[in-house]
Amino acid sequence: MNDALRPMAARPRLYEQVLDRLRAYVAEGGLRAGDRLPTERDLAARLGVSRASVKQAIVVLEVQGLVEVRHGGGTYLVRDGLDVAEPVERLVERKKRLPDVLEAREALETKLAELAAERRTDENLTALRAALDRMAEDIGAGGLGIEGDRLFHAAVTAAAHSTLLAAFMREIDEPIAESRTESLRQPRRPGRSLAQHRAILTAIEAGDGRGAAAAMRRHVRSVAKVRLLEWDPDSSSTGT
Amino acid sequence: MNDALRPMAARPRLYEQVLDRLRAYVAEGGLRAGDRLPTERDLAARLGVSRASVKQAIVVLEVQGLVEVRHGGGTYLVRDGLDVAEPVERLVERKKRLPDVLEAREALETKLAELAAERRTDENLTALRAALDRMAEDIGAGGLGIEGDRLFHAAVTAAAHSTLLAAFMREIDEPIAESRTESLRQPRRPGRSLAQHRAILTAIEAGDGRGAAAAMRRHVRSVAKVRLLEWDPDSSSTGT
DNA sequence: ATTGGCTGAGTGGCTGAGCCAATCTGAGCG
DNA sequence: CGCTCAGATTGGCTCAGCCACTCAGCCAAT
Repeated sequence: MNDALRPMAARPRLYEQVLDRLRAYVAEGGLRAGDRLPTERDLAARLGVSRASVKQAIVVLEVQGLVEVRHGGGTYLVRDGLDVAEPVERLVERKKRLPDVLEAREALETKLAELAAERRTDENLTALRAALDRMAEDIGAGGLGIEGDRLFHAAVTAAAHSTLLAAFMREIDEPIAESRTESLRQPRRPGRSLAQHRAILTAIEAGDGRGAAAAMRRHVRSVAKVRLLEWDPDSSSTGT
Repeated sequence: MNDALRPMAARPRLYEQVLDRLRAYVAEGGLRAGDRLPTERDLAARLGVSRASVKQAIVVLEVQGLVEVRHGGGTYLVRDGLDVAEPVERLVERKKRLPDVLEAREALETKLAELAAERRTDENLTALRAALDRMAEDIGAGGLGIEGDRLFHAAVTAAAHSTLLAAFMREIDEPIAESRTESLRQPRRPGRSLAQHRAILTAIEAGDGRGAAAAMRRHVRSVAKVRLLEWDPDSSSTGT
């Protein structure tokens, strides 16, 4: 899909421009925690925009915890700058260049599988089996088993009962979903993937943490391999 | 500075109330990704506030990526709800109850060590050795080697050259630092920790990914064990 | 039947003036 | 010197209005 003709960058938003100016102003002026920003009226006048727009920008800084607004007292910096710690999300965006994501996935899911083997409840096992059944059924009908695959990994994550690891997984959820689709499109891949899932489930059922971890590692690595063979650094993904 | 009684709900902020109402509205109405919110004028009228306040709330939702505003077209949900995915940060806060953090640490650092063995540059090796020297020196002088320990793990993370995994590590940095201090206070612990670090470094120097991963896993697990023995679920940590 | 341009209603973007409420400042008083 | 209190400052919020963009529907040209 030749997407040569751009998504047409959308950012007229005035408050975003105000935000940029404010960040620049604070950076250049070397303002530090506790320093006071100019008043809203002053900013509005100097930037040549309405106070409402300045206010919108300040509200953004406020919810990001970068600034403290005191009614009648002024607006003060909470930290030294106005830059937000680069959100993992954006990193994920840039690093959709999959290799990084797959490394992270291996690190997280290997441990998740181990924990799942040690902590799974009966409901967890039911969910895992249901996911596999669904995948098998779909593949039997000529499908790729994508939804079952997704459900299985989600069930493993749930069975590990680790909110922190689960939170990390959520952060790379989207790129993983994409890689899943491409991977399962490979010839004979759905069947092999199903077999690997069965191995993981068997280890989890047996309460074999090491085995589950090893099985999951093999699975994730084979996905990565398949995916990387197809990887063309020039073509970005097609969809939304 | 006795600020014991200070919190006193500081939230007159109108736009925050609007935010709450919007979230409630979306939750109750079961609105889903792609659904459209009422118009700004409509919301302002129904909530009995000005359009400017509604706008401020919508700007917040926009920067949080929960909503897409189309000029002239309306405001649409990006996800199913309006609730911010619980920020990892807050999770870390609550989960300073360490076990979860240590699980995550094992998952991440094991992989980081493996990658470090495969990708380390000469500078990375220099940094790793310097960290170890510092730790040895400090311990030799009767210290705990805390700073050297920190530097070593930071150097491993750097040597892995994975921005995503590094970002995850940053998110659990603080609780790890705390656990490090407590761990190294155990009798004979600094010396053993140093030996474990040496084993990790040796594997990384040799380019032995599996070995480095294994050595790191042993190290992290021994830290976890030591830490958990000390764990008293009733006493929260002292500090900030 | 399809395509492309046009129009009008609806909706978000932004402004400017203005009032209210919290805070700060300083002059004046005890 | 310290306290008080009124006026100045500054943020909170509203109102009314105009502009820009979108979308649906209509119509002419193809």
